[in-house]
Amino acid sequence: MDIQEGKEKFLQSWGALGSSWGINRTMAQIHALLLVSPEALSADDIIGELKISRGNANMNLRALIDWGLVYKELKPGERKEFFVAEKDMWEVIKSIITQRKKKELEPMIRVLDELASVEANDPESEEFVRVIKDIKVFSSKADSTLETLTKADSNWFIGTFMKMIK
Amino acid sequence: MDIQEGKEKFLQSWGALGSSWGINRTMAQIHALLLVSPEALSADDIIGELKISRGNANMNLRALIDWGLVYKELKPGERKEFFVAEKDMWEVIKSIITQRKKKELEPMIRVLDELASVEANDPESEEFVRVIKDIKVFSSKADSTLETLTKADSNWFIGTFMKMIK
DNA sequence: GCGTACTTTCAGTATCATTTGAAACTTGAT
DNA sequence: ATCAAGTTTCAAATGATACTGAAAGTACGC
Repeated sequence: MDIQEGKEKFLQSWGALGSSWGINRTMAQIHALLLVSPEALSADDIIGELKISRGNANMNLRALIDWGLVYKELKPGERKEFFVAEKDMWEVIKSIITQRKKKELEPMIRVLDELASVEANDPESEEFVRVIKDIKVFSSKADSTLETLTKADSNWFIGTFMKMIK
Repeated sequence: MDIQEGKEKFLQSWGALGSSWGINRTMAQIHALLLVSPEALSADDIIGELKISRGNANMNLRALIDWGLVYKELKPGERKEFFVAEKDMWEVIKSIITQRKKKELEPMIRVLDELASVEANDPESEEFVRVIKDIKVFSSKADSTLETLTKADSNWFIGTFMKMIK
């Protein structure tokens, strides 16, 4: 397979995967493009390769920077801004986990805490409280596990999981 | 807080969480409704509570059954079908992991395998191959970890993670 | 084998998310 | 202080996804 075809397939697939990960298609594709590029790219390079509008490129680049997946790079003597992707996969995964935890898990836990205060005085509310508590146990465990993960370094992670899966 | 208000908040939040988990709003809300209900519910009960159309209810119920999150229950003497949710949270999580792994991770790994065959003969393609291999290492590890998880029982899971997070 | 109570399907419609593109803004060199 | 290269914003257009409702399909009891 040649590099051109490979690159296209990769942009395509990474884009698709992104959509199911809270990262929209374009955002994921920009990230993919920067990931496989040995050089920093300018906004224009990205617009050209992905055939997207300037506004779209700009918004998604900013979002990627927010997420910590892309960095701005200023080349001396150049007025243009250039962009590079975070290439350490472990860092990429940590950033994504951090973002999603904040946007999804934490609000859920807050709601569950509130809901635990429903008084249980008939079959319906007893069931309700039981289910809520159950979910809360899991969510909290997930939360602390992820918290630990995102603070850990890659070797620790790999080591632990290797043991886990024997 | 009273049960009515609690229930509404829960349906609302579980629905929102679902959307970021590959489960659409309505599907997640039906699941939430069944989760907190001590009795099996009929399609009509669900339609009434969530104010959704018959078609919508039917399609999402079928999807939930596909995912293994809801079961049909036939009451003797009743013509109607009733539905109950899987209430064991660990089973719920396993079902979701299984589905998402199949829909997202596995196709990605197949693509990465193909892409590994790009020949590396210039800086661009060298970088490409390096990145692809890197992602593949992570994906495969994630895949086998999830595989192990979904085959494990809840105690094992909790034990391992408790150790992990010390 | 008919009627009825229920379930399923699907084309059209509504809703929501993403993208565009042009105008406004910023910045740094002269 | 002005100009031009570059960046950012945002209202409107487009595209994707989910929902409705009515019609078609099923199956159970008589």
